Amino acid sequence: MSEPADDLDLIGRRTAQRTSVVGALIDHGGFVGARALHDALRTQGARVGLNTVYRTLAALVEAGRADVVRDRGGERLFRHRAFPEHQHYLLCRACGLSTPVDSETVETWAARVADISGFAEVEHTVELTGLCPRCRASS
Amino acid sequence: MSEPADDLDLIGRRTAQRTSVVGALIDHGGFVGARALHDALRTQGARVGLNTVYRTLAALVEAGRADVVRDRGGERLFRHRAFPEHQHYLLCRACGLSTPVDSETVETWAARVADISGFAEVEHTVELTGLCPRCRASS
DNA sequence: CAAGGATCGGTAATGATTTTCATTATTGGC
DNA sequence: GCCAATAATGAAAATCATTACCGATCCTTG
Repeated sequence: MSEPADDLDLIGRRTAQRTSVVGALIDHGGFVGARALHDALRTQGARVGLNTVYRTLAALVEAGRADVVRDRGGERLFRHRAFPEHQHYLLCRACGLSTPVDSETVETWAARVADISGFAEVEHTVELTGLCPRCRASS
Repeated sequence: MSEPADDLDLIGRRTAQRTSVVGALIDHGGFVGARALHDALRTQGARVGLNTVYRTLAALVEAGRADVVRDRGGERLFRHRAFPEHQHYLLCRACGLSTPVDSETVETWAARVADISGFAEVEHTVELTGLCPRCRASS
């Protein structure tokens, strides 16, 4: 498991605000929106501006320490990435629960498509959403 | 090949505005944003409001006659879907050129992940982007 | 301790999308 | 063809997430 310190070293100066943002992201465990994370930080007493939350999350993504998805409303949701590998998730639309899924098949497929397409710098986004067992039961 | 008429019948009343929006989407051939489509319509003399463009595109997506992706800025891009099958595309980040790709592998993978996950109503989004041969050459 | 640069945060700006609501157009029944 | 019921339209205003500004603040290094 990685420590917040590892992430902080990657994104510039170590400040109280960034420390709490990274900590909150790790504590949350799953995908969260910037706004929600900011609310959580404020609730627990941290004095951090929304702007700083956005900047810190963007820096983490840039450094490869966080994954991003878009929810249906277009909002970006962030999740701390403990391991350096590119990873895909299955995300519950109701409660936000996320679980990593086996990604090898898609990775291979994407690489092959890139190869035969003639396109350069091919990137891919894969998002799986559904209703987790608990949410399915309670609906 | 499908006719605009087929699409119009799926989304409610047949109006001059919807006809021109669907026509413009088909003519465009690839992925377009609502704003760009609206501009194109205005340029060619059609009197259509921007929100009618949005509503028509949303209705097409709802009816399964259009695909949607998000570009890097979060804007939604729409493409007319001539055939009823779910389809994935490889999209050029520079010029917007889009080409359908073989999707069977991902479809199968997504179905299997859904099966073993315990999640219900699993949906997936797969987006491939890159630089097409022409744009790669001119950069 | 001072200077320089990174960082912060409140606020205003941006940009896409949606809502509101009064007006207009389409459709099914006569 | 005519008419009322109702869906559709559009201009402007409202949302919502995200970003840009910019003056104040905090580290860090010398």
